[in-house]
Amino acid sequence: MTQNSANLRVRRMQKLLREALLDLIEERGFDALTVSEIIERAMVSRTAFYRHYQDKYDLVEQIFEEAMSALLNAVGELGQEHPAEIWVTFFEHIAVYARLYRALLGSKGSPWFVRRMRAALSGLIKERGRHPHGPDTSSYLSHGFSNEFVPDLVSAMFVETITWWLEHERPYTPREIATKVALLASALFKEASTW
Amino acid sequence: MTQNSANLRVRRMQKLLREALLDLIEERGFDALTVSEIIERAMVSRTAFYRHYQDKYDLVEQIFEEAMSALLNAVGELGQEHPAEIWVTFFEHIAVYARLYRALLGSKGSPWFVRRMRAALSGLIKERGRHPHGPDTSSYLSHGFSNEFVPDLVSAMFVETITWWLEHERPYTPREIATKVALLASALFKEASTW
DNA sequence: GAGATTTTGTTCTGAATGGAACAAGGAGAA
DNA sequence: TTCTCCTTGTTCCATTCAGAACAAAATCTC
Repeated sequence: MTQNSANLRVRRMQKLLREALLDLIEERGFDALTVSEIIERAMVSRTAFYRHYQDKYDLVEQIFEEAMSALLNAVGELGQEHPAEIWVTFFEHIAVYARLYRALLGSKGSPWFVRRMRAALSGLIKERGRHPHGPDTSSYLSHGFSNEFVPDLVSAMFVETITWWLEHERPYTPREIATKVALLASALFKEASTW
Repeated sequence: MTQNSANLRVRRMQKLLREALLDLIEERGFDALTVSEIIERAMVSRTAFYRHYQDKYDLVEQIFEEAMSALLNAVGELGQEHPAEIWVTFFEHIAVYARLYRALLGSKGSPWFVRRMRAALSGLIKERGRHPHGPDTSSYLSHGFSNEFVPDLVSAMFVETITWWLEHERPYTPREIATKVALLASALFKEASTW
């Protein structure tokens, strides 16, 4: 990897592998996939695959990290004025990457990725919670996290919400679903803060 | 080109270029396209493109030749029992490659390819016409081609029919449209044979 | 129609890739 | 268990390719 992802070959391979991966997940489910299958569909050599990825999990990991990076950028550009807007931005992000998340979280997805997604969300919630002007949940989260399990619980709730939303053809707008789930999350944090 | 199209790189590039080409034709029309545009969309280097193709016409030519080759195989497997079946097979072929022909013959297509297609069809008709057990048209064609312009006229009619069929979402089955146009062609040849 | 901009088509070199072969590790069947 | 069969992950080398640069041709503007 000399000039990493500026390279046309690298970008092309990423694109081909991602498309092949999503196609195959939708067809046969993530867990059933083999590296051989993915590279055959993507028309990429085994040599090239292992030069860039450890295994199929690493492939997903890199795709996911790129998506999360885009999300964090979008959240960052939001400023810290309207904390509740974060979740709108978040669901807008989910909508943009709908195919990715639906494939990986849905019935053909993988428990592994569901956990991975929950972990990422927990991190986001905890970090935002510590922030002075964080989202709605900040007042509750800033109590010191005697019970770290509440953020984990909320993140699980978010993941379930995302999955439901995507599998039902997104019946609400990002703003609507964000508002709903943010209220539920607030209620949880409020309750927990009284402990 | 050591082992030509067995090569993964070559096959991949063909696929990428074809998809990019069809996308771009549908978006902007064939005539407006540049090689630079096609290779950028296909994520293929200029070097690689010119290693395999002369220009954008050559790219289409190679795609078309491959399609024609598949058609001739299908026609060949048909045997010479039922001459009229040839045109059914022909329209079935058109249906399989519908996106290709629609892009190239339709409003976003190119006069150049329309002529190319007519030429290919004329060749097919004339060749079949000479055949002892050719299609319906054989009896008229075997008169000796004092008027070669009739096959050219019929091939133009076929191309128009194909274009209409594809641009109207194929309202008839291949068999239906083949039957109709074969009858029209027969009428033309019959008339011409009386000259 | 003249000048500016884009596109073409070629060349070179370093770098990435494909193919093949391989041992090791599962997974499944007899 | 033992025997296949498939997949994994690595290695090697020859081949192809990407990138850059370029002159010439074509196209676009004014």
